[in-house]
Amino acid sequence: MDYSRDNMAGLLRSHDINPTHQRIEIAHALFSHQSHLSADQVMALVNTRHSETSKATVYNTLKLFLEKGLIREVIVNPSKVFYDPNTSAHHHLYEVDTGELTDIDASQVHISGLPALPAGMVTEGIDLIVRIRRAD
Amino acid sequence: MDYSRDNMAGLLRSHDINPTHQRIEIAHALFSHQSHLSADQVMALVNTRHSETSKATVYNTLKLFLEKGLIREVIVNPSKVFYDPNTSAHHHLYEVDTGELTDIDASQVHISGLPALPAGMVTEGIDLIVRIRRAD
DNA sequence: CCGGGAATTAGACAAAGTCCAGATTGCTGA
DNA sequence: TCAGCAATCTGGACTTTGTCTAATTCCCGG
Repeated sequence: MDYSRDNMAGLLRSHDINPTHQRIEIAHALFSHQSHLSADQVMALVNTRHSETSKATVYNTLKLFLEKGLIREVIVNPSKVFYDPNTSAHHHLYEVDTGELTDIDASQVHISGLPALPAGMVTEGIDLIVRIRRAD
Repeated sequence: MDYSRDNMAGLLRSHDINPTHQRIEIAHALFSHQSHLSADQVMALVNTRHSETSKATVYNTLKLFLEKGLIREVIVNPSKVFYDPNTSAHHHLYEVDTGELTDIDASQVHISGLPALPAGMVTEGIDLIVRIRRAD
């Protein structure tokens, strides 16, 4: 995959997002890294050379990407949300001690026996998190 | 089940927790309610009559209960942790719009095909969260 | 070049949770 | 009963993540 800044513009447009300079930088940080980043990590990456993007813009942009389905949110740790550029169906392995988060491909995993949803409700997503730690 | 304050003392002792007045009140709030409460909801319940228990104690006690396996933590919303007095295997249904959290009995649900854990790691728990919302 | 809507910004603010040093509690042994 | 002592509790300052707002800047069509 090519996650160059040039290609980010097209990716943003294809998700109905106006590609501005800051948005391209943020998308580039997320996609070229291909890992789970928190808002402050994104901010640090985007502002490594010189301060270019404000905190408000980082938060606004992540929220926008989320709404437009460009990225996913992973909630495993109450104190920090992670953003995941991988939007294909997958689950997560969470190392409790280190905070490390790894993807689990969903194609191998089967979940059966879930009860029917209450009337008028639709599923927005199923999050499966396997919490692991080093054996004592 | 009897979740009277008198019985809470025994429950605490059986989990190796010194039953103090504040701890009994907090346990009573959680267990008699039998629902998913956040720290500030617990604090409000415990201090309805008159202010009896400080914020620090509520947080310390919830953390203690968690370590001792008396309650579980449910992380669905980045801004607030819920505490669950039901520690038997079960999953959660989360209504995104209202924040309502419902239990799913785990005995009906089967999860298969999870990959082997990295060497030297053990599973601490598996959290399955089904996020739902009202159909548009 | 100009007007205007979209985007960005700094910084004040809010809320959840942590931390600490001092006060209280409630045993224990004499 | 009481002093001593460890465990517990407390208020309040503090930290961190994230939100809000009002003012500015950017960019595009005309």
